[in-house]
Amino acid sequence: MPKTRACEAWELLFDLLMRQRTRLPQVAAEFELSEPQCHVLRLMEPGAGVPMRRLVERLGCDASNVTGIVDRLEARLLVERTACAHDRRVRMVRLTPRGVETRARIVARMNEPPEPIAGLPADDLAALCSILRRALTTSGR
Amino acid sequence: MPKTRACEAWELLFDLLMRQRTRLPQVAAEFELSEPQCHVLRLMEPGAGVPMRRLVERLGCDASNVTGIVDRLEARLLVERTACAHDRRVRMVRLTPRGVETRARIVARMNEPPEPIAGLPADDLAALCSILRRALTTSGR
DNA sequence: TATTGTTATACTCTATAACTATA
DNA sequence: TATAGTTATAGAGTATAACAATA
Repeated sequence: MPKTRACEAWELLFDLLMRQRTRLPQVAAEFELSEPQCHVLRLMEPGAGVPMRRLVERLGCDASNVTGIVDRLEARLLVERTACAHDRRVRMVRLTPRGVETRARIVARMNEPPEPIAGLPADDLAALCSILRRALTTSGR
Repeated sequence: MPKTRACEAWELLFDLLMRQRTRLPQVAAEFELSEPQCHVLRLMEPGAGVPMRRLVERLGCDASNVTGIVDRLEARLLVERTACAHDRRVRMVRLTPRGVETRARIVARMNEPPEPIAGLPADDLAALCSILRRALTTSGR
């Protein structure tokens, strides 16, 4: 029965997920940022500004929240709002030099594999990668 | 290099994790509960009461928060506070009949494997289970 | 003295609704 | 009229600090 096996796999993954669920807030705290603030920084590419609207979509929350989150990032001099040439309604958000540097450190910190993964033997890691790649590509979302 | 492989695996897992990160709040919302409220219900075994202190440890947040979370669950008649026979300082939290029923529905809902996992072939699932089991047992936490 | 749990306070995230300014 | 973003408001989570009751 593939159903049972899938449940079992999901249970294990869920366990792993729950053990790592404190990781994001933890990393954010190291930089004295909230989780959403951290997330916004990660979503922004250095150099290119993005309209508020895009951040709203990526964060999946109401637009009014993003105003506040960006306000606080701006107060910390990590991002700045600029005008958009084509449409005067939209405001572009861009990383400051300081924001670029902070973002790089955050991304590096997040990319460190946690202990349960780092401790696996090489052949397990190879198999895990190929399975996960299949899982992520074969499904619609 | 096992380091590189581990990073790659973590990157894929992180991707899967981020795609599922809306799942918990979503399920919670179906029951008109917040995420921590949902989490508390899942942590409680039907029948046996647990001291507030244990919930604090499991949630990993400050004790003062748990007071509020349990307050709101109690207002919804999902849990109730009772006295502890041995130590009059501690308050036990116990699921009400209604809480037991709600918790069962939440757990069932959470256990449904998400699409990327459900869609994997049987041999991938078997391999995934054994690798994850190794990952979760060999590491300290 | 130490521990359990609560209250008070302050900050952030969250959605809803009403608003401004553009298009 | 519709869209981008803001403000106002209210509810929930978070930590810190101070406190009562009990051990």
